[in-house]
Amino acid sequence: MASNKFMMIYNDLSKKIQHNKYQIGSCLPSENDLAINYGVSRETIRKALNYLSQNGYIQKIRGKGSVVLDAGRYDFPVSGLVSFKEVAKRSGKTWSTCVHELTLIQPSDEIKDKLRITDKTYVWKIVRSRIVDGETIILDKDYINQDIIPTLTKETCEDSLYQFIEEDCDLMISFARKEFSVDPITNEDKIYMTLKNDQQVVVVKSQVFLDDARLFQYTESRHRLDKFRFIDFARREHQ
Amino acid sequence: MASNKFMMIYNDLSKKIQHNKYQIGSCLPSENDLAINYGVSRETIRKALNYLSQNGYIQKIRGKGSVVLDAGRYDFPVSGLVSFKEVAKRSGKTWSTCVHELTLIQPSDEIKDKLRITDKTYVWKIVRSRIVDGETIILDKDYINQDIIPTLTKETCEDSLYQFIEEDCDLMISFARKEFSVDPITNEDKIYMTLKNDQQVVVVKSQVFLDDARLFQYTESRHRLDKFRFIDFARREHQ
DNA sequence: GAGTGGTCTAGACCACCAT
DNA sequence: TGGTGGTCTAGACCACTCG
Repeated sequence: MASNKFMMIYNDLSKKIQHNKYQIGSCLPSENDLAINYGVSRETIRKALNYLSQNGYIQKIRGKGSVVLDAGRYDFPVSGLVSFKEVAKRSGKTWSTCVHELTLIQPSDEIKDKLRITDKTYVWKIVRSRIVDGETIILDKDYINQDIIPTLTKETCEDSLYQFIEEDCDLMISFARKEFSVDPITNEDKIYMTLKNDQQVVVVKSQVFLDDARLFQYTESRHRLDKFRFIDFARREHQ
Repeated sequence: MASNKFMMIYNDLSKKIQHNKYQIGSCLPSENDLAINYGVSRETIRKALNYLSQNGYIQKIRGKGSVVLDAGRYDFPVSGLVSFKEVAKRSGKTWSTCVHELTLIQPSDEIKDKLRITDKTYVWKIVRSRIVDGETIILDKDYINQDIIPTLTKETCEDSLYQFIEEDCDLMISFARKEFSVDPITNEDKIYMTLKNDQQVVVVKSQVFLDDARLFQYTESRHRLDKFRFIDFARREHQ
């Protein structure tokens, strides 16, 4: 799959950690040993280990070694940049997507601002609800730059937009800026979501970028309060 | 401050990006040019650039260059691992902390589990509310392993716990596992927080670790819905 | 074809931890 | 004192973009 040495080593070590081949709290073999075992230079091992460290698999301690953590196994990883389909498939629950709207619009000033377009670019507007175990707990409103994604179908929106973009359009989704807040419910929420007596929803606003730093998508993802969960691994910055 | 070359270069470049010395959307000088300008090897430049990339300052594009993003300037960075005092000082608002409880307890089974202690270790319990612009919008409940932090005073808890731990105890806070959810309010919330008609609060549960991978703190941070905000920069994992 | 970033190497020196 | 991770180097080759 991965053609890089350090990525293959990362994948190998992360799997071994997940499968408890290395005990939690114990140390990995030293960098020099790993370099010999994998037949690569120490710097290549270090790249793999740094990646493990960033993703919460290990903690490197100078003079001692790389301690295995148990933080690498998030059962519901909303952290990162993952499509609903990818999350849903892993969750083991029954889920589906209902497309309420798929139109090509002239965007409002707010959407223009969020998508950073000034001229007369058209924008795909998609409204979808996500049904998990019989309840509609998420309402997604997507706005997508039509210059970048020229065509879209209802079937694509029902399946996986990200899969379509990456596999069929041959584009690479790369990074996002996300903002979480809790906002009052709207009429749209009442219509499309299975709300209880809630007066608020968790709103995640994302600007999503491609490989080449082009902004192609702005999304408002509205989650029912009791179904929202987000797990994060954070490292402290010491300046 | 930083003694590493790559960290000094990272700090220099990030400041220049924040001060618009490099235009958003334009490219940084090439890695070879930067290596010559800073008088270091290219690999050292690449370490600094990778750090910039991780923190959302730039996007590297093969064959073209490193494009400057405008995602690096979060006005309210709850993302990461930052103490309340550090966030509050940057926000420019008036704020204070009120310590309601500081006791040494024998922990419940739940707290033992969260702090991963099995024997008869004592635990500091701290209950603090955070007042911002006259309203109590956050309630923090901290549990701290007394084996690691032997002494604590009310004054320390009112000022900055993290500053005390890092500067006076000479320990290094390193990483955390955080879990966000929205939970129903408790009696404690009603007593200590300035709630409106809210029936829920945002709860952030954190396990915080030191440099040497020791878990020293478990925290439940309860935020009023309308005052909670979290900004994240996420990169997509491609396997 | 010239320039860019991506990967990898072999070797060096350092700071830290254990014993 | 020997082993660990942390930093840095000089050089090599590759894949990609652009004119």
